[in-house]
Order: sequence, then C-alpha cells, then structure tokens
Amino acid sequence: MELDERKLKILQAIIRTYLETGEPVGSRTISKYTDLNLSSATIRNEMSDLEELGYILQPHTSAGRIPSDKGYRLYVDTMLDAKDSEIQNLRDELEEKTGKIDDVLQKVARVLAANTNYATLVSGPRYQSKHVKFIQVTEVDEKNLLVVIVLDNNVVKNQMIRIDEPVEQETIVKLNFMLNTTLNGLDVLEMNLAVIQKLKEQFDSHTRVIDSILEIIGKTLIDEDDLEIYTSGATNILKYPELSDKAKAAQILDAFEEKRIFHNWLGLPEKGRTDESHDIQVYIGDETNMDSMKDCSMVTATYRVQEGVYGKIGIVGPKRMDYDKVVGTLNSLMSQLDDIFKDKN
Amino acid sequence: MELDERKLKILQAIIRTYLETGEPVGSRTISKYTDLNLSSATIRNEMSDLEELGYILQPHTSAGRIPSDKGYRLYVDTMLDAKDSEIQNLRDELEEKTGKIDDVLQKVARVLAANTNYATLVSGPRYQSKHVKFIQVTEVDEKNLLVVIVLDNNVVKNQMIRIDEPVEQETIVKLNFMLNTTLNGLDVLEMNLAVIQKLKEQFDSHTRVIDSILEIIGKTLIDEDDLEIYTSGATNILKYPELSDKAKAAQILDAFEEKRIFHNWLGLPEKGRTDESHDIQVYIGDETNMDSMKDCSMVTATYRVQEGVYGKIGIVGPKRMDYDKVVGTLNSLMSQLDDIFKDKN
DNA sequence: TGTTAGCACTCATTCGGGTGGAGTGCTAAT
DNA sequence: ATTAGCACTCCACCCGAATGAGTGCTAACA
Repeated sequence: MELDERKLKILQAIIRTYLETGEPVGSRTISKYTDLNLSSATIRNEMSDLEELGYILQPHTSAGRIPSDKGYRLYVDTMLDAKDSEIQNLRDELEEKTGKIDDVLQKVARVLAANTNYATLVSGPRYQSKHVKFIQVTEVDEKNLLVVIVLDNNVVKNQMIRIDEPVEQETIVKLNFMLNTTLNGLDVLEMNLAVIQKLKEQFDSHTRVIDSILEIIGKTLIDEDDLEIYTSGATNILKYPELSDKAKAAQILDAFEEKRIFHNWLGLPEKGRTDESHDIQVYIGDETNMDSMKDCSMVTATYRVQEGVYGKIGIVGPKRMDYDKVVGTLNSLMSQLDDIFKDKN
Repeated sequence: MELDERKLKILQAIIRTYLETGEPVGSRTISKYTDLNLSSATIRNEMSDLEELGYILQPHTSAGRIPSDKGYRLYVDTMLDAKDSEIQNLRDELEEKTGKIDDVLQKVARVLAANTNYATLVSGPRYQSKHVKFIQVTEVDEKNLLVVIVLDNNVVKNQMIRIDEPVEQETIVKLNFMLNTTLNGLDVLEMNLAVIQKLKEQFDSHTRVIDSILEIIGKTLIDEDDLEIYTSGATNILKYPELSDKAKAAQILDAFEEKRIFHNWLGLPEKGRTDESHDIQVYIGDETNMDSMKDCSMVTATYRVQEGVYGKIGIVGPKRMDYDKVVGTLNSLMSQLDDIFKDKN
C-alpha cells in the first residue's frame, strides 16, 4: 500500500482537526472538512489504510482516530507551510535590555510562554572552548585574597580565598605577572603538570595560595554545571487535558523545576527536517529522549550570540501542539534575537 | 460560651484526625478516637458549640467538620508538643558543602522537600546594609575595563565596561586610588552629589568611565532583585487533593515558578506563637498575605549566617499539613544549618 | 443538669441501567 | 472506485435508587 496524494490530504486534515480540538476525529468530520468531497464511508476506508500504515490510531473501537507519533512526524516534516507568523514584534518587549544577558534570556522564556501558551525553556549560551584571558589576584584585606578570572569570551568569574597570614604586596604583583604570563591563553587541558610545577616552584612559600588559585581556574574552565536554564510557563501544560492528569503533570512539572534533566537536551541529535535559517527541530514523544517528556512534543531552536557561542530555546507542549504557529513564532523570535545580540557586539 | 478543657480536647482530636485523612470528620469518629468516653451525641453537641465559636466548620449540612483557619491557629499556638523530630541527620546530606552558599541553600530546599513532602523555598541571605569595601578597575584589553567591587559582606560583583579609547595605565592607578579613598565604607545613600562631583572633577577627561563606574556601584548597592529564592518540591502540592484541582494547582505552581511573588514574604510580620529558638512562624491561609497561597499554610524559619545576615526558609503545604512534624524538622534543620555556617566563618 | 439513645432528615457519593450519539466496518448498489 | 445503508460497538452522560456518614432534635435517664 502506498501513501498517495489523497491519503496525505486526509492525514493532514485529521491532524489539523486534532490539533484544534484535542479529541479523536471521525470520518464524518473529515468528510465535511476537506475540499475532497468524499463521503464519510470513503474516508473510513482511507482511514483504515492510514491506520494500517501506522500514521493514526484508535484509542478504542468506535472512537475517532488520533495521529500517532509517526503521523506527527510526517506532518512536521512535510506539511508545515512556512506561513508568516502573526506574532507581534517581540522585540519591543525585549527592548529594555538591561545589559545582563541572563535577564534577556529569562525574558525571552517569559514572552515566548505568554505568546504560545506552552512551556518554554532557554539555555544560557555555551562557549565551546574557554581560555584564560586575564587573571588578577588582589588583596582585599589581611585575611582575604580575591581572584578574578576573565575568560576569552569575556565571562568574569571571581572567588575569595582565605589566607592565614598576610601576603606582601610585592609577592602579589609577582604572582600576577607569573600567572598571566604562564597561563594566558591556555585551555584547561593545556595546564598540565609541567606548567603547574613551574608555578609552584617559583612560589614555594605560598603553595596553598597557588593551589587554591589553580583549583578555581580549573573549576571555572570545566564548569559544566553553571550552564543556566531559564524556564517559564511550566504550568501551561495544565491547560491540556491530555497532560494534566496528576501523574503526568507532576512528572513534567518536576522536570521544569529540576532543570538538570534538560542538560542532555542540549546534546540532542538533529532530527528530520532542519529549518534552513534557525536550526529549528521538532522532537515528538520519545524522540526527546526524556522519559518525562514522552507525552509531549518539543520544538527547539538555536541562537547564536557570536561565532561559536550558542544556546538553545525549547518549547514544550502536548503532541498536538500547534507546530505551525510555534515554528513561526520561533523563527520570528530568532531573527529578532540575532539582531539584539548583533547590536551588543 | 467558653472553651473549656473538654472542648479543647475534642477540637484537638478533630484537627489531628483531619490532618491525617484530609476528610471531614464526624462525631462518631471522635467519640471512638478520644479517651473521653463520650457518646457521639455528646460530641455532636460540643461540635455544634465549637462551630458556633468559629473553630470548625461544615462544608455542607450532613458532612463532618473541618478545622477553620481560626481552629488551625489555636492548634498551632497552643497544642503543638515540641516532640523530638524523627528526621535523620540532614547534615550528612549537606556535608559536601561545595563552598558556594547558593549550592548549599538549593540543597537545603531539596532535602527539606524530600523529607516533608511539601513544597519548600529558601531565600538567599540578605544583608542589611551594604558598604563598599574595595573597588578595583583594571584594563582587560584595549576595549574593556573590568570593575570589581567587594562589599563589606564579602560579596563580589563585577562588570565590564566598554571603552572607546584606551586609558593609560597611570590613569587607572590614579583612578583606583581615588575610588578607594573616596568611596570606601560608604553606603549608597552617602554617595551624594558632592562626592560624585569631586570625583568627576579629578577625572574630567574620563567622565564617561566614571559615570559607568558609579552606575555600577549604585546598582550593586541597591540591587534588590538579585535576592535569590531557591525552591524545591513544588509538585508535591499535587499530592493533596484539596490543592490539586487545576485552577488552584496552577496558581500555586505559578508562584513557585515566578518566585518574585515570594519577595514580600520576606517581610511578613510575626504572627502568633514564636518558637523560642529559631523564629519559626506559621501562616495559615490568608495570613500569608498572598492570594495564591490562600488555600495553603506556610511554615517559615529564619537562619542566620552571621550577625545581621539572615535568610528565610519556608514550607508550603495544605492547611492540614503536619505542623508538628514540619516544625520539628525545621528546628532540627536550623540547628544543623547554624553549625554549618558557624564552621564557615 | 449533663449525658445519652433514638429517630428523622440531609446530602454527597456510588452504582447500575438506560439512552443517545459518534464512530466503525461491512455489504450491496451505483 | 465510490457511496449509501445498516448493524454493531462503545463511550459519555443522565437519572434514580441505594448507601451511608453525619447532623439536629427530643425525650429519657442518672
């Protein structure tokens, strides 16, 4: 059996209708809905075929059909028109850019959630490789040294170090010089034992301080944890009856609270259709690879702050989410985000 | 009519039973439950009185009684035994103190939620007054200056400033000296125009830089927003049928997502019974002053990191939450937290 | 006078049967 | 190949009866 033109049209009609109503759709509805002018009986036959092909399924005999994951997949891959999104200019709402990128991202999540009525998440930008650009150790008072590290992506990290005995000013100056000359531009991998040994030798009287500093640098460079994820509108999922039974809702909401679960999301493989411009991906059900999301779909996009620095945006909703609108909205948003980040650099 | 001994006992029995079952409790149940050996009829009479006094209410005729807010209040104020909490040593779980206070607090929230089956929130420590202890401006590269500010509570803030033209090393040294001598120890209120004017005069060629720095300092000192609130176990509320209908649940969960709502919580007045040791407060229903919490109760405690630096811990659950256990758990936790923070200083 | 047994009454919940409607699959006619 | 018609299935809903927990009241009792 083949998926001919007509079957496609019917499948599309089924999915469209189901997206709207959230209820199983029957042959009569489709028979009226389409421009095919077919009787419900014919539709029934076709539906029977579509079911056999795995694109739709019946919750129980004598109920209408609902799209299967395979059906959604086909729909997303081949049937979305890239129609203009009717979303208003998000930019206005983002315009008061406080300069802090995390505020912007949190706001993006919020705006997106408000606009789509789905749950959203936005990951902070990830830097592909981090190098030390600048290190500075300063004495704050007799008991505290402050270590400031600037990475080549202009991210600044700092940490206090407690010291037992005061360190002379001169030593600090020397230390700074040494640190900057030896470590500058180095990746964490390149800070091998030889380099470290060399440093320690020079300051054998302050090994504890050096140790602390190296530890901080290490942490800073490999820190995976501090990858922020901003979320918004998690409770939107309660709006969709098929997700709002207690067990399912708790599972999904937990995921949004315990954002850690989404960390692996950042590494999800590309799946099916890739939107030319903004890397928009759709994951349906199990494709998300997250058990808690198995009843959801997720649309993601990637934004770039600058070359090699990117983050992701995700929208989570029921499988019957309005893919068309979401993709449109994301496209529009991404363009605007690009602009905003461009302005910044 | 007076609240005599017997009425109290009956009220207590009603509340205890209701806390367990979550369902209206009838006269017969109480008649069996108590050691009073009274018939259900007598209990009924007493209940009728208690209702008239406002301590309990009937959801509808011919249902049992449930405690009113006033009833809970009385219960919490006078009937809690300070029995030892059976909670295991939380400290073990917190022991791997990563040194970062926010990690510790997030963990506290998590442990607490797991132990109580309620939703928890923990506010980051708040500093009563902030003064500048140390400022440093450094040139990171030709286009960027880095401003590092250390407050007297050892909180470090930093921000980059873009500059159009390079600033000579000498100027920076001078600038640092000036900033530290003029601003050191000052509160934001004390940085009046005179001080600012003086600074600007000295560096009239770099007013833009000075402006940026002052702006950053200002923001740092009055920053209210960066008061972090950590939450955990929000979805626990779905476990309680009386809270898990869609509208209510969404409202409460929203509050936990949009943590901002809890900001005013930090300023809630003391209410009723104050636990001697750890400032444990119970807010019932509207007492929380948050509309979204009107069907919940909230137990809060205050922890102190050091003199004048404190934060709050809150537990949110249904009104029929197990106050006894929660207060016990909090007490135990607070002692352990105190120790942990003591170690740190 | 406080306590209790008994009784009539209320009201939420539950359960089963009946009904309507939506939908299907099959068959026969076009 | 399409369609009309029909029998059949099954969910959803409504209704009414039964259930049962609980109350308030009254009258009797110690």
